[in-house]
Amino acid sequence: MRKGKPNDPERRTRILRAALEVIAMEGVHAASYRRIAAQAGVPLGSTTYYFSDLETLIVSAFKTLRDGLEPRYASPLRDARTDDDVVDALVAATCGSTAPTLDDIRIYEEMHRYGARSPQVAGLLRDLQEASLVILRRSLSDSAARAVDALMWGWWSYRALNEHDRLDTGMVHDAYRALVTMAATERVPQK
Amino acid sequence: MRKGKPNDPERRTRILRAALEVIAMEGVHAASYRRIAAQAGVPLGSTTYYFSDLETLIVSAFKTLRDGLEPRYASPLRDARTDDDVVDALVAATCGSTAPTLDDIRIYEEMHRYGARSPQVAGLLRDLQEASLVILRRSLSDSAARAVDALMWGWWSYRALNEHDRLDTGMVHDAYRALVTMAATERVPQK
DNA sequence: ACCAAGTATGTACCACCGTACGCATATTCC
DNA sequence: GGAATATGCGTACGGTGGTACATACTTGGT
Repeated sequence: MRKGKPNDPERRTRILRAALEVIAMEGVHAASYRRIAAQAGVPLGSTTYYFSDLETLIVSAFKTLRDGLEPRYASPLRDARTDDDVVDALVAATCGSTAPTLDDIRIYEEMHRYGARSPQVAGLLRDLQEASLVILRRSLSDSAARAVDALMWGWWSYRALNEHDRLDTGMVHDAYRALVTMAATERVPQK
Repeated sequence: MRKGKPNDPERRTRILRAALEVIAMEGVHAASYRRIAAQAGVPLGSTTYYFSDLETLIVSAFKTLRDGLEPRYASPLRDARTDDDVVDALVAATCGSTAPTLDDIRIYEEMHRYGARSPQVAGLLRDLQEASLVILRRSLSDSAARAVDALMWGWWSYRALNEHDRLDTGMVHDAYRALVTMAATERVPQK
């Protein structure tokens, strides 16, 4: 009873990618079946076929974002060995080479906002945050990890608001350094 | 030529308040003329009369939020005399007595998102941020002020995502303390 | 060749949206 | 009391939204 293979196996993922593009460019409020279909270059019926309602489409799109985003800025942090490494990795993740693009930040913000009304997306966000905290706690106390996480998000938000201003690297560095040092002093001195 | 006094002088502000309520509860995407009118208990025509298009209604609503929000958490900071006072005021503004409600944070987040596509609202947000920085710079270096601002926003955002978890006051205190201390050490020692 | 079932699409609802506009009402000036 | 003007309201129009669904197409088994 194996009948009917997909004619276009890529279609589903293409639709999801298109959804993220629309969300990044015009926000979730613009992410309609029709708009996404146009973006993906597929007919309307195709989107409703793969995703029976719009909520599941959008949630699925956010999931793919999470899966793609996580490893990118996680691994430099995982590899950090000294406090200096940690600070450098954090700076890079905030405004350096491993930092998210403005588009990514925008999608992330839309996700936050959507999460305020969608328990599913709220769960996704908490997963993402928890994953980040797990990594940070390898090098920092729980308190410091939480503070660092909040600060990074604050700066990403700043970048989204002031598109053209580049964050001053020294400033970012000093702030993370202060939080990491705090974590070090409250840390039980190892033998 | 002063003819026709408003029959209901409160109406305009009532509509603005209703708009903020809708935005807080259901998001800007739900803030339609009709929905706002229903919330305010006035007919549709009444909203279109006072605000010729929806954009100006929403921007006006955000403006009233700004005007109401600013003094609340600004004055404790202005009165802070020592670094300890500053830290205490920041903690209070983050999760204490002067902190915004969850509804306020939600509206603020919606504002951020809306600002991504509305230059007017983006301007409002920058004003708000600049006002905050001006106050913070009375006690802190520019770098520290920016870091503190970002961190506070990060924690507000955290509160919005994890509604029931209360932020640990000690943790928040320590983080601000670390940033303020950093500012103190980089500060030119006064005679 | 034929059938069954999964895949893919076009069309058609119905609800809601912003906005336009004509009409009713209240207020002030003369 | 009227005229003028600001206030307040209801309806209607064009457009777009999610979703339902009947229809076609493609494929694999027989």
